Amino acid sequence: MALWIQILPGSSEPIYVQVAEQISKAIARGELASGDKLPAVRKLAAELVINPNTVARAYSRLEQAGLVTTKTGSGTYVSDPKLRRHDAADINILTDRMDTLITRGLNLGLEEQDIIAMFKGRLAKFVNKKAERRKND
Amino acid sequence: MALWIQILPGSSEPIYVQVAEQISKAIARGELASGDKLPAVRKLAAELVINPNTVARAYSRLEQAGLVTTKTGSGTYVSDPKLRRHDAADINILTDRMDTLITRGLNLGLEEQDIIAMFKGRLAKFVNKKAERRKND
DNA sequence: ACAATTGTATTAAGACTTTTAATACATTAT
DNA sequence: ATAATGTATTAAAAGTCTTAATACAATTGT
Repeated sequence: MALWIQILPGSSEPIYVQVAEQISKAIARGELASGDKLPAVRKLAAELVINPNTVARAYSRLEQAGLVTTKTGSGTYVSDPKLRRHDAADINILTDRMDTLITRGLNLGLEEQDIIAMFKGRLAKFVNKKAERRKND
Repeated sequence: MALWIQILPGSSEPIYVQVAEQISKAIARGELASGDKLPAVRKLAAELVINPNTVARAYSRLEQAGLVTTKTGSGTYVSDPKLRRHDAADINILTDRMDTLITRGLNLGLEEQDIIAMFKGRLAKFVNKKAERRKND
């Protein structure tokens, strides 16, 4: 299992956000499962040729989101999905982001059905990857 | 028709993004239709108690997205939806954002059906508002 | 016990972005 | 003409992002 994380130099997204986001996606796709260990802060920093502080910030962000738990001296591990909680605030943020996304789609001239079809298509890829992974375990 | 735009002081989003985003949503919902005139740069700046440059930057962003056209000396107007084009790059950005959104939802512990239902619900509100507006015209 | 590895914290500096401010200019409307 | 429009420029203040160089605390492996 090599390293999938790739930082885009031209992106307006801060590096620590890019790293956290890509790890989040790996978790959502099931490529990283509960208990899996993330690369050590210094090791990942060396591979990506960025500062260890930047990786630490990404990990801190993941921990705040409840996706990983860290044990100083041991490492950073993907947390148990069953323990992940969401409250009303989380849902509000999610629906706000949905509205932003829908705004973009409609203003690009896309039709309601097209947008839904696209969304379902993307979502299916996540779930399929998870199913494949369960099969191979 | 008073002013709907509200800037959140605590937000990490730049003010010019907040302004552009809210106008985009108004257009997507049909609250602003083709030909409608946006508030003058200086006027909106005065109402929001921000710098005119910041509003100008928001308008510039909307023009770059093809949502408005500006005529110096006259004003800024919502452009014709039929003229709005999208290319492959636009779709790529949209699907990337969808993936980010889906990642959030799944990692909050939401089920596939819940996420789709939420998304459809939000989208329906946009389309319904447009339908209502057509009725009242 | 010891050494290596882990995450964390601090301080500093440079680069970049955001916002305000103060003008000035060009075009359009009245 | 006069007023109102969008645009452009220059400057400064405040904040964010990233790197750098350390140092500390806790765990792991021997």
